[in-house]
This record gives sequence, C-alpha cells and structure tokens, in this order.
Amino acid sequence: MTVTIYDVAREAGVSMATVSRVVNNNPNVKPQTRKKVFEAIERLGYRPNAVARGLASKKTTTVGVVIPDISNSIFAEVARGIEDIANMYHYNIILCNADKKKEKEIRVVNTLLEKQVDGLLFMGGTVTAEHIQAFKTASVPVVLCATTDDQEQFPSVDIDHERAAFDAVQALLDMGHQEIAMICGNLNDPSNGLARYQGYKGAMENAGLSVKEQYVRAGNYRYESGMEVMEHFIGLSPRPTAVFAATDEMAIGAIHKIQDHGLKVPEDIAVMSVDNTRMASMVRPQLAAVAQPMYDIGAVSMRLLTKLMKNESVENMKVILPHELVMRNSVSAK
Amino acid sequence: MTVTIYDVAREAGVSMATVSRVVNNNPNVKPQTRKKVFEAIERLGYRPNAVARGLASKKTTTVGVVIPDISNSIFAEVARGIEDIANMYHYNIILCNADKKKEKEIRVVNTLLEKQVDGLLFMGGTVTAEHIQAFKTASVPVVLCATTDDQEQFPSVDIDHERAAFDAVQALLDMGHQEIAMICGNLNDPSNGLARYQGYKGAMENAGLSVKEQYVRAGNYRYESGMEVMEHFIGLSPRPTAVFAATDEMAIGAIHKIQDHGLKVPEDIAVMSVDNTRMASMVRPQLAAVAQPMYDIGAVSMRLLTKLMKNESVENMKVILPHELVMRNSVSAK
DNA sequence: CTGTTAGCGCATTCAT
DNA sequence: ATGAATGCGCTAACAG
Repeated sequence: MTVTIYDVAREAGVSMATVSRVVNNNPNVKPQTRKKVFEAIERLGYRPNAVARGLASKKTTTVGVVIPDISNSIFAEVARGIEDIANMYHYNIILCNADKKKEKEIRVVNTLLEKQVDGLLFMGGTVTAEHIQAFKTASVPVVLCATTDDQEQFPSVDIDHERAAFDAVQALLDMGHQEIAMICGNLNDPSNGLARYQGYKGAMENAGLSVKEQYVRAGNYRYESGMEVMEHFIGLSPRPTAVFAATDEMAIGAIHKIQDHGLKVPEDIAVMSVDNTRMASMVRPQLAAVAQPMYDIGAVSMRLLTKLMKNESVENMKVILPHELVMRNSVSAK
Repeated sequence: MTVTIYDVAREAGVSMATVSRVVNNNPNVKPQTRKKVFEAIERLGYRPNAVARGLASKKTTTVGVVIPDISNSIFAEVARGIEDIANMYHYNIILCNADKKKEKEIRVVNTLLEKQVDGLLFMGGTVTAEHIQAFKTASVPVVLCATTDDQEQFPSVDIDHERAAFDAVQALLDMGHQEIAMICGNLNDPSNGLARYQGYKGAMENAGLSVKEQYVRAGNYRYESGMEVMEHFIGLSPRPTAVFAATDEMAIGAIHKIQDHGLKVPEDIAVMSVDNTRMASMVRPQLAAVAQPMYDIGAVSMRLLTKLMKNESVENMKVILPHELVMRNSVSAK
C-alpha cells in the first residue's frame, strides 16, 4: 500500500540507512548513489512519514500555539508573526483556541504535550499556579507570548502595557487635557486590563491630578461597550475633554457615540487608544493610538522559542518590545 | 527519563496491553485492574505519546488546514469555525498560511501529508491541475473550503459568490439606482474576483442596463484601494449614484473618500459590499452588505471532513451555504 | 561511503 | 479479562 523507506531501498539497490541519509541530506553519500536513490523515490512516489521519523528521532518539527481567539484580529496578527518565523525554521504549528479560560488552556497544553511538540508558545489570560504546574511537566521549552507570569519563571515576549498606557495619557496631558476619562478593560486581566489602568492612573497622579471614580468605567473590549461607556461619560459634568480607551474597538465606539450626540472629535472630546489595529486608520477622524507591534511579538517569541529548542544560549529571557505613539486626528490640543 | 506505557505496566503489575486498553477506554478491563492502572498512571505522571500512537494506529487525530492568511479577518473567522468543530471531534489542526501562492500551497500540502494528517482542509486561490495532482496523492480526504475547483472533483463548502453579488446589485437596482459602479477584485481570483464581477454584470444586464467600462475598476481588497478607485469614480460624469464593492474594506474606503469630497452617503452616493465583517457596523453610516457566513463555512467544512474521515456516507459533497442581505444606512432609495 | 542492528512507544492480533 | 508477540516507518549508533 504505502511505500516505505524499505521499498525505496530495494528499488535503488541500497540499504534503508542510505535512503535515510539521502532524505535527510546527510553529506556522507556518494553523488551517484544519491542520484539512484532520488530516482527510486521519484519512481515510487515515496513520501517520508514524519510520524515515524518523529518517533525515532524524538523531534516532530511541530510547535504548539495556545491562543485566546484566532478570530480576534489582534491575536490573528500575532499568529501570523508566529507562523512566518516557524515556517522559516521549518516548523509547523498546531493552533488551539482557549478563550483565556484556565481549564481549556491547561487541557490544550496537555494535548499539545502528548502530541510531542518540540516547543510551546502560550498566549492566554492570567498565568496561574496551575498553568505553571502544567508547563513544568513539559520537557520542552515554553515561551509566553503577549502574556506574563508574576513570578517571571518563563521566557516571555510582550510590550510594557502599563508604560504604553502611561505614554498615551501623558500625550493627552501634554496637549492640555486634564479631565481625562478611561474606558478600561477587565481589571482581572493583567495586561490589557489592570496594567493599562495603572498606566492611566500613574500618568494622572504624576501630573498631580486625581483619578475620579466616575471617569473610569470598564468595557468588554468591544465596539458596543465603547459606545455604552461613552454614553455614560457624556452625561457627566464636568464632561471629560478626552477619553483614553484600552482598545481600538472601544475607542471607535466612543468616537461614534460622541458624533451621535452632535459633538465633535477631537474638538469637543479627544479620543485615544492602545492597539493601533488596521481599523485605527479606517475611521473618521483617524484614531490616535499607542501601537502594539503584534506581528513582531509573534515573530520574536517564535524566534526565541527556536533558540530554546536548539539549546542555543539566550541572553534575554524577558523581552519587552517597544511601543510607539501614533498621533492622528482624533486628538488635538485643548 | 520519559515514562512509557511499559513503566506503567510494571508499576501496576499488568501487561502493557492492559494499560493500552485502559488508556483507550476499551471496556474489556475489569474495573479493579482499571483502577490499579489509573493509580499507576497518576503516580508516575504518565502521558501517552501521541506520535507513537499515531505510528501504531495510523491515525494522528490531526488535520491540516491551508489558509491564505490568518491575519485577514475573513479567514480568521473561518479558521475559528474550523477549530471549534475540530475540537469538538477531538482533532487538532496544523495551520499553514500560503498566501494564495500556488507553489507555497502545494508545498504545505505535501508537508501536511508527510505529517500524516487524517484529513486536509484547503482554502486558497485558484485550484489548478497541479493542486488536484497533489490532492490525489493524498490517501486522506480533502475538502475545499471557501474555494472551488472547476471540475468539481473535490468536496467543498462555499457560498454562491456570483449570486451574492447579483443580489446586492439587484437590491441597489430595486432602490432605483441605475448608474451603479463596481470596485471589483482581481478577475483572476475565481470567487472574490471574477464571480462577484459576473454577479454584478448579470444583475445589470438582467435589468436591461449595460455595464460601462469606466464604472468597473479593480482594487486589491484593501481600504486604500477602495479610496483610490472611488476617487476615480467621483471624477466621472455622469457620476455613479451607487457603488458596489467586492469587499467591506474597499467599501469603507469608498465611503470615506466620498465624505472627504464633501458628499454624503447614501444621499449622494450609496455604497454596498459583500462580506459583512464586524467592521461593517463600525462605520458611519453603517455599511449595507451581503453577509457571508464565514464561521459557518469553516464549521461546516470541518464537519464534512470528519464524516469523510470516518467513512460515513455523505449525501452532498458540494455544499453552498446561504448568504443574506443586510441592509444598513449606507444605502437608500434614489 | 555504506550496511546491520536496534529500538522509539504504542496498538493490535492472537492466544489463553 | 489479560498477556505475549509483532510491527508501524524511521533514525541512529556501530561496524566495516
């Protein structure tokens, strides 16, 4: 039925070891024999069985990727970065959505480990003790991607979310805004939620301003929730002159809600966010934002993983990628 | 080092066959022994090796997914549908971006086949003879996803792109528009490009209108290209009263370009598209579109693949999912 | 440069 | 209900 290395060996009149050498580009084969083997391979339509190879060599050239949700463009961008670099180093990726649910995350990690992946890229919510427990049973490297663990036990690649938020709010302050509200995320979410809120708070306090409770309201990262929170802010007095949103989508919701009230962005209320997805330049006015280099986070974390898998020495196990302020028309001086 | 089924057998005082039965939920095991084995597994921290299992059983519970670009939200949505259903049937997916490049597509298909996937989901550009050639060397089922082959040799799941475009343009016609321009895609791209153009053409001709050459212009599916093409249309006289775009992004670009010229959507020019991504409701005015059920295309194609992998009988190998007209404020009667 | 020999960890007959 | 034996297709020493 299926043609094996043994069939090729017989067809070419050599041993299976030689065929294996040819297939694996081992230089210790006479060009002539190599040619004979290639011809036999061609004639028989031989295709190496990566599973058998994996069992024998204990390497699968496959890495596991745990991601919250591939249909979220932020993560999809990261995934593309991961896959491009994986591809470059001849790895394939098994992708698992885990929706930031602890139980599901741990389950897929175990499945991936059963499948003998050569390494694991983890992108999730909070890294709990149970996660760490699961990672430790792995005999392969694990790197956290756009995710960090408090104890910093694992290599990771991310941006400094708190600093990113700080910089965004500082930009608003620099433009003369003082009444700055924030549409934040879930404060139990360490990076997108808590850290960004703390950056906001830090910038405000650093400027000698206090954070008004009514100026902070959580959304669920989605467009609609940005609208809802903005509705609340508009009713306040004094009304904020600027709004900082934890994600692009919520910021865009805020912009539209402001416009629906007959107010103008940025004249009446300035809006700024963190993310800088493609959508940021697809709204009117275009959205100012702190850019997260999502593709790079994926690419760099995969690159780091390849080094770890090859036991290469790695200088920095905790990579923080730079973020960047992208000013656009949704903000202006007060 | 690694604990194997053999270690568990020794620890539990049974044979490896029994351990295998327990792990695979074979009912022919006395509850007592089953318990003993589970305890040994627990004690040793045994984790079954899926690679070895795959070699022995010739099943990997892994399917290959070839996708154009996971960072494109359309495909990411499909991928999520695929993964959800795969997960439900206990399969994992190996994801490969191939950017609709023939050579890369064929290469990844071969890699996937080497990895002994139990099935293949192919999402790509044109399916050429070479693709078919590659698919035929597979001893596992292949299903085309949001892609079709002319000769209809392979099972597939898609929408009727031509009909979808026809319906959109018909809606515009029904509203009294006659000067309808189209921002089309690459006419070498069978589904998103050619089929949608043909739907437009069909609807126009069906209404007794001719397609004016200057009213049809190709973009590259992106926002910016929508703006560029719209710039051209605005300069025309007579100026079109409605524009049909082959994708949401191009449509949104068109809307903004129209607004940049001080014109109003839909009063001066109506805009409509095909896709209905999340962004369609995140623009002002909200974008009317023919909705493609991307998640379902992924889910249904994966479900079809599971049936094929289990040799279940399948009534319909050529699934066409229904599309739907979603009217929003970017269109109005002439 | 090439062949021989062992496993890799497991599922799966076939006995019992 | 359980065990012994075999082989899945390949890599990796080791010999020569």
